[in-house]
Amino acid sequence: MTEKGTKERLLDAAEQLFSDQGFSATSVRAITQTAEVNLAALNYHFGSKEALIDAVFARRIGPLNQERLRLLEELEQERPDDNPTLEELLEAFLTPALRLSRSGSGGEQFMRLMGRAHNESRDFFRKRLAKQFFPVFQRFERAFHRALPRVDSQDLFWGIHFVVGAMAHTMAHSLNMLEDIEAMQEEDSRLFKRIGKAAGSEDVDTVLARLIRFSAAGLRAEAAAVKDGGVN
Amino acid sequence: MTEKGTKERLLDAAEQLFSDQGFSATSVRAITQTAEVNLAALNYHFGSKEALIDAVFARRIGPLNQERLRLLEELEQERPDDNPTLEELLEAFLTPALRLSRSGSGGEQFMRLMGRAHNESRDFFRKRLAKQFFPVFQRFERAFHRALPRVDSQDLFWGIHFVVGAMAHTMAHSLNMLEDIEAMQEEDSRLFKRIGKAAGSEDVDTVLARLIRFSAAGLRAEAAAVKDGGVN
DNA sequence: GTCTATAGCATGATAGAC
DNA sequence: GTCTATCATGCTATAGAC
Repeated sequence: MTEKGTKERLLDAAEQLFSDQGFSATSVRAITQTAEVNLAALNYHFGSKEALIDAVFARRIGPLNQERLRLLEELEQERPDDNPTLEELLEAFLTPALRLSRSGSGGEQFMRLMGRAHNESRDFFRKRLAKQFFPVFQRFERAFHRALPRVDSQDLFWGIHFVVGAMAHTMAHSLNMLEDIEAMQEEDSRLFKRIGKAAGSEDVDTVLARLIRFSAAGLRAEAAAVKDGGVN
Repeated sequence: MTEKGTKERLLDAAEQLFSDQGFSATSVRAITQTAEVNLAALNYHFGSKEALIDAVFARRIGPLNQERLRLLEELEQERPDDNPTLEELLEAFLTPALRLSRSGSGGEQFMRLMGRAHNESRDFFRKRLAKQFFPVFQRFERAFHRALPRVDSQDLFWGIHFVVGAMAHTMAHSLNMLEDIEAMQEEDSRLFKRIGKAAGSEDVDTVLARLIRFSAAGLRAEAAAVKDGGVN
């Protein structure tokens, strides 16, 4: 591999700046300067800032979806006779997202960007992302249903919603958690800082194990509530 | 109550636009036009756009913190002899946030804004918000510790992290969930649309009950994992 | 306190030479 | 494909009349 091409340099720079500052706060000038390419190159290669935003997501979401589906299919083919466990399904769903931080250059940036994007309110982004994730989401939803056969569809819907929230929050913050804690200065929070520092230093797989355990218990509780007489 | 003053009109307009478009995408012109006040009024009353952003948060976060602490102290004073249950603590923590949607005009907007703010990556906002929430967070952390006496501090830290993520995601999306589902057009997702519609139509208290149940189970699972030999 | 007008600058996009 | 130069517009903030 020689040097990166202009297009890739632009995508990398945009990814980094978007995850630090957001989309509208990031100017095309800042992107081209960071990428060390000419201002006009952005419009030449992508047509517009908006199209560049799309390209930034497209580059990563495709592989993410594929990896999630690959892990799911692997589970289903390994033991065709019985269903994957809840924990196995959560692992297939959550691992590719949290491991984005390891997916080579810029992966960490994109993980943060992705975490924020999940909580994006603007119609424009929300609808675009929903469209990208929907098929995979639906596929997993059916698998979860088989792993929790007595769960009510509505309960499962909300349960997955909570899982995605916990995942997105973790993706958005797991990297800057440490620096935030370091920056604290309150006198009476030395214990808290010590705990937070230890928690923020855990590696991806440890946090992943925590998130899987937390989510599985939460989903089972939602599922169990039905049998006890429903949610109301 | 006669008509709202200029300052309040500006705060309301800013809250609405920020929650729809984000901070940098919202211009002071758009704010003053929506508020139907003069362009210069914003700088006269708040000094700058940035100071207005602070004011938007300050107006709501104070009461939110107070309400959380009030509910917590109520629990502790009602039965001074034994600790509140995990569910009671979660209720005290989560209710004021999710009920923002009912806190009069603009409350729904602010709830969305708040949900997004929790996942904000920009240093500027992240540090400001962390500072605002930290004392209350720490107070609840100690209370959770008493409700889960054998839990490891680090486990609890991550557990609360996941709870906050699920909460923020719910705050950011509970309002536009229905409209998103309506907008779907895939042919083969009629069942999904039906489920999503039913889930999205649930009222705040039903969702709150779900979130409390989910979170309590998740936290207990994190706590139990220690007794079984730790997380690694 | 409220308004108009505008300064001073950054923005996204493009035309046209090379 | 890459560059410079520039357009048209939008931005935050402020000066100064009322």
